Amino acid sequence: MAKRPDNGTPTNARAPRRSPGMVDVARLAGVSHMTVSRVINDQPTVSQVTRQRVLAAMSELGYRPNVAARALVTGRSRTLGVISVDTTLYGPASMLLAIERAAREVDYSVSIASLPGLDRRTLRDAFDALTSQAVEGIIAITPHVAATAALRHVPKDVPVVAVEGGKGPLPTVAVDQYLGASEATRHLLSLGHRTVGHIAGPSDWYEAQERERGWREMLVAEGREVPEVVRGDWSPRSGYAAAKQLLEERTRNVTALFVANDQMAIGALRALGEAGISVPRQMSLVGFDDIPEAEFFSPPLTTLRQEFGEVGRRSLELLLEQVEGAPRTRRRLVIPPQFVIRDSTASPE
Amino acid sequence: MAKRPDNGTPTNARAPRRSPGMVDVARLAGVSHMTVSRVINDQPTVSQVTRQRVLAAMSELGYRPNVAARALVTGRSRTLGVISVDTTLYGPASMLLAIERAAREVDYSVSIASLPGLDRRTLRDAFDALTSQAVEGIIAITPHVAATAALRHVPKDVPVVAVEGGKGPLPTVAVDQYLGASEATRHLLSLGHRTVGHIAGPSDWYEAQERERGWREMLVAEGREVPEVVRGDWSPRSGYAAAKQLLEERTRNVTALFVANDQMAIGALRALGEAGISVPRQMSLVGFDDIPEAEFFSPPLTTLRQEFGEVGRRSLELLLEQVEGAPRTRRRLVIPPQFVIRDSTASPE
DNA sequence: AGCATGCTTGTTAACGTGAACAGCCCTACA
DNA sequence: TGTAGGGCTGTTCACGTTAACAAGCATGCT
Repeated sequence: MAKRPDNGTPTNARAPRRSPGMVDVARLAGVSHMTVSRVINDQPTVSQVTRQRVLAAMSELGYRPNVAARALVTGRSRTLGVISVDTTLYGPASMLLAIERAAREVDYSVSIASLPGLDRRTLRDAFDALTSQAVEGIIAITPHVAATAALRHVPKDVPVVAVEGGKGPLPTVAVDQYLGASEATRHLLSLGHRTVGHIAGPSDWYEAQERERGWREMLVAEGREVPEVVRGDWSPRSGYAAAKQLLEERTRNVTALFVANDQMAIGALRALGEAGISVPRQMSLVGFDDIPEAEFFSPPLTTLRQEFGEVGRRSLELLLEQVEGAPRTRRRLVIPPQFVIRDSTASPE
Repeated sequence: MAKRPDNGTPTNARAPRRSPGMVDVARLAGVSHMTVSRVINDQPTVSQVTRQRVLAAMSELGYRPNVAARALVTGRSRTLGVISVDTTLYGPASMLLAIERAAREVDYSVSIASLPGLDRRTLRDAFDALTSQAVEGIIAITPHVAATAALRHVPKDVPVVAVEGGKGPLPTVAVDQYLGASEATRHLLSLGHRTVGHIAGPSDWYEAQERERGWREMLVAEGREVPEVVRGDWSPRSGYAAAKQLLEERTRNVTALFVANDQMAIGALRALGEAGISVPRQMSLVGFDDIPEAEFFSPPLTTLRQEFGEVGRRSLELLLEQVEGAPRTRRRLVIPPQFVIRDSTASPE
C-alpha cells in the first residue's frame, strides 16, 4: 500500500531511517501532507480538531521542517548575512551581537563573513560567499573607504545596508562622527586650551576621516592653530607610539589631545605617564567609543559613546524593509554620539 | 520543443525571469543538466571540450548553484553553527573570528546564535534555532557550568564541540586555566609575597572555578594562608568594586592580587589608584587573558595570555572530524596559557 | 428543492539538484 | 570481425516542501 515498499528483510527493519517528513506526520494523523503544511504555516483554514491531531503527530515523531526543501520551493532562505572587518574590535562585535539578537527575534538566522583584508577583491569574495549561500540580504560593517566603494558594484538584486559606510548610494546607518569630534574639540577649547592635538585613526577609514574633519573644522572655525596630525591604527600600541612621537615633536605647547578611539587613548595615557606628564593637570585627553574599560582608565576617560547596539538594530530594520519588498532606498540614518565627561579633561594650568 | 513552453505573449517575453539553473546552462552548452552537474562537482568523467563549453555557458549566464536544492538532495547543508555567550567579550569574539575564517577555508559557512541568558532553556532554544537551520555541527562557546550541563542532553546525532566546557562527555577544547592560575600564584609567592588575594569571576563559570582552584591549591601547597575571595562578573566595574571591598576588609596585609581577568584588573587598578596604593610598589597584580590593552595599563599588566585563535581553530578541527563521519569522541584538547611578565608585579617593599 | 457560499481538505505539479543506471561510441584485443 | 571494456553522456527518479486548483460537505437563502 505504501508507495515506498519496505524492502522486507528483517535485518534492516530497525535501520536508522531518515528523519520524518510531512508525509510521515500526515500518515500518522490520518490527513494529507498538505494539511500538515497548513498547520505548520499557521494557515487559518484548518479545523481545531485536525490541527490538534497534526500537532500531536508532529511531536510524537519529533518532526522538524526541512529548511532546504522549503527554501527550494519558496525561493527564500530566511538567512541574512553580515560582512564585517574585525569582529574582535568592540564596535563591530557589539553591532554583530545586536543584529543577531534582533534577527532571531523575527526568525531570521545570521551567517557571518569576515574580511581578512581591506581591498576590493576581499570584499567581493565575502559577498560571493554569502550570496552563494542564498542569504536574503547583507549588512556590511565595512568602515573602510575602499571596501565601501566596492559595495557600489554589488549586484542590484540583493538587499544591502552599509554600516558606517560613508556617503555611498546604499542605505546606511552611521554614528555622527563629525558631530562627536566637533563636540570634543569645542569642549577642550572651552576649557581654555589654546588648541587641540589629534591622534587620528587609519586614513582609509571613514570614521577616522570624519573625526579628523570634525576636529579640524572646529579649530579653524574658532581661529585656532591646527597642529599636525599623528596617525595610528586603532590599536593601543599605535596610540602609545603616536603619543610618544607627539611628545618628541612638541614645538608648541599642546595641552589637549583628541584621540580617535579609546584603545589608542589608553596607549597615549601610558606614553604620557612614562613621560611624567599628568592627565588632566598637564594634558587633557578625550577618546571615542566609550568602551567598558574607559570609565576605569587612570584617570577615567572623557569620551564619546557610540550606541553600537542601536546602530545594529537600526541597520537590521533598514535591511528588512528591503528584504520584505521595498525598493533599495538611499536612506541614511544618523545617530548622534553621546558626550561622556569624566576626569581626563580639565583647564590648563 | 521546450518542455516548458513560453506563454507566447510578447509582453512578458522580457519578464524578469528567475535566476538560471542547470537546465539553462545545459541548453546553452548543448548538453544535459547532468553533465553540468558533473562539471560543477569536478567529476573527472567529462571531456575537456565539453567542460570548457559548460564553463563558458555558466559564466555567460552568471550561473550560481542553488544551495537549497543541493542540500535537499544531498542532505548536507555545509553550514556550521556557533553558539556563544557574549561575543562582545574579547575571548569569545576572537574565537568566533578564528572559527569563521577556518571554516570558510574549507567551504563551510558559519551561522551564529547568541545566548541571552545562562539557563538551560536558553541554550536549548539556541540549539534548536541552529538545528532547525540544518547545521551539520555546532561549536558551543558556553563557559557556564549550567549551559555546559545542558549540552549533555543534546541530541546524539548532531556533532558538537564544547569550548571551555568543563569535563562533560563532549569533545572539548580548553585552555589550562588551572595551570595558568597556579603559575600566577607561584610567581607572586616566589617574589616574596606572604600570600596572594584573589578577585574571582562569576562562580558559575567554569573558567572562574578553575582559576580559583589553581590559585587556592597553590597557596595550600605552599602552606600559605588563603584569603577570602571577592567575586566579580568579569566587567571592569565589578573589578573596581571588588578591589574597593578588598581594601576595606583588609585584615591582613595582602600585598599581591591575582585578578581573574584583565578587564577586572583595570577596574582594580583604578580602585588601587584612588586609594593611593602604588602598583607594583605596594601591591602586585596579575591578570588573565592578555587583552590588547593590557600591555598599556599603568603599569603594564603581568598576565596570562590565552591563544583564543588557536582554541577556535582547534575546536573547528574537532568538529569537522565528527562531521566527516568520525563518531563523537570524548577527546579533550588542552592548551596551556602563556605567562607574560610585565610591570605590575614586584617584590613587596 | 435548488443552488450559491464558505469552510475544510485533498490532488497534482513544480522547485533545482545529485544518484543510479542505461546507453552510446571508440579502441583494443582475440 | 566480433566483442569486451572504458570513456563519456543522457534519462529518470527522488529529495520535502509549497502553490494552485479541485472537491467535498454543510449551511442558508431564494
